Amino acid sequence: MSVVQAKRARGRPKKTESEKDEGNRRQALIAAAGYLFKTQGFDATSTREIATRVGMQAGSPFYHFGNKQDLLMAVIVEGLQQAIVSQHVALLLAQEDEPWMSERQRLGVLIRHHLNVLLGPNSDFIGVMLYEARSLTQAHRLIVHQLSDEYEAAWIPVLDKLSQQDQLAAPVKAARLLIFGALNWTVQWFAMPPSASKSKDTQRLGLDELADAALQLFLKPV
Amino acid sequence: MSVVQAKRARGRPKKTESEKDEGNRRQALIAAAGYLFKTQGFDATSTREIATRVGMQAGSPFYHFGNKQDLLMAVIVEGLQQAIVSQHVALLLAQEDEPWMSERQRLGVLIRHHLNVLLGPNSDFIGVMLYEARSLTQAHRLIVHQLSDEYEAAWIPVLDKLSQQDQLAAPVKAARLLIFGALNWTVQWFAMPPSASKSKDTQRLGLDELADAALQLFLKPV
DNA sequence: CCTACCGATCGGTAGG
DNA sequence: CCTACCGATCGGTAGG
Repeated sequence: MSVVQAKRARGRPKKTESEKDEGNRRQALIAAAGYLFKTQGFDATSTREIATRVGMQAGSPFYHFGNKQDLLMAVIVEGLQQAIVSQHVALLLAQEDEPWMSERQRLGVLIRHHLNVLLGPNSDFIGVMLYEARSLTQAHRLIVHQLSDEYEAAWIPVLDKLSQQDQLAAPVKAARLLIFGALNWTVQWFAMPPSASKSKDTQRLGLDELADAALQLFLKPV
Repeated sequence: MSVVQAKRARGRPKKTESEKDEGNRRQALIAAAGYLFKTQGFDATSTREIATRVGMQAGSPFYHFGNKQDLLMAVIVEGLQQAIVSQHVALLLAQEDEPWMSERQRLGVLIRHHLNVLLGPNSDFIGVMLYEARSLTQAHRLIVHQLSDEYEAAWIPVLDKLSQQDQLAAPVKAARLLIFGALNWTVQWFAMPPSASKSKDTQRLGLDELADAALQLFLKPV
């Protein structure tokens, strides 16, 4: 068995195979599933299609995942964990540049980062979580909910302080839900530039402008 | 055949049957499909389930609709047409109460009405259009897009004037998309009260408050 | 609109 | 991870 694997993985540095490889294949399945679930939806994507996309046979994904829903869960958890980590990093980096940040600036960072999570590279996983979480079992949905809360936790104190400073023109909770909605919905209309040639520039610009517009729209003028 | 139908439809006033009945059955299918597509998604709902819900046999929906996607299309078009009409009515009624409305008030009416379309009674159809339009053919999607434009058309002049009056703190186009997003996303979190007993009051209140919060959040303070 | 039916596809499994 | 396979379900149709 391990001979067969070594044959296929030509030229790869020989490590303690069975482990590293399994991780790679698993990750490949998650990536392929993420892309297909995002583009076609969970129900409209067959496990065969996912398998083909990573060069496997029809039944092989079930060696890595118990069933199709576990694969969906893996995609969503992967996306949420990435988002939580990168959100922390974004806040820390901004803090370095601007040691005494205003709450307004902090919200700006959160919004800009969130748009990147939703629309930037590697945004398939979160897209799946936003629009396909319905297909999860209730137990899985609960876990997803907890991770989402963890992500949103960074926003609460910022919005609370902005509200205390009278920069928010609506009740905090409603404001938070409406703001998240406005941002999450961008997935529906903010088309990414099709090719990857000069896309890096136009993309960045678009996201920056959009983040500014959102910040200005939601907060009272300074 | 018509004897059998007359048997089932006990007590219905005898009209030129075949026509009125066909319309009824067709509408029943659209209503059932709307509910199931909204609750379970398009792909997760079988035509058999829809048929059972209106007391038909497995193959019978295809007497009224060529295929499953045509049924989806009918649901969405139904929802959009209702929304367009009721939006006109809402604006006219508000105009009667308040002959010289401000643009701010007009936006308030649009927001309040839109929330009712999204969350009020009979909101299944629009929910389906918001989250299942992806499953349409491209030709159908084009028509849906035109109808959506027709619905949004009422918003454009209002937002334009608010922008001219400097009541909007962001570029008009971005503002419009963000506002629609914030409202459309409410479908994801605004849970309707479960029972229908005293729900009418709490529901109205909730929607009114939410509409106010949205209006205040998006516009500069007066 | 029902009866009876079909081909295709799908998630998942046994056994290596 | 492949081969070979299965039961179930599904959209859709013919024929009345």
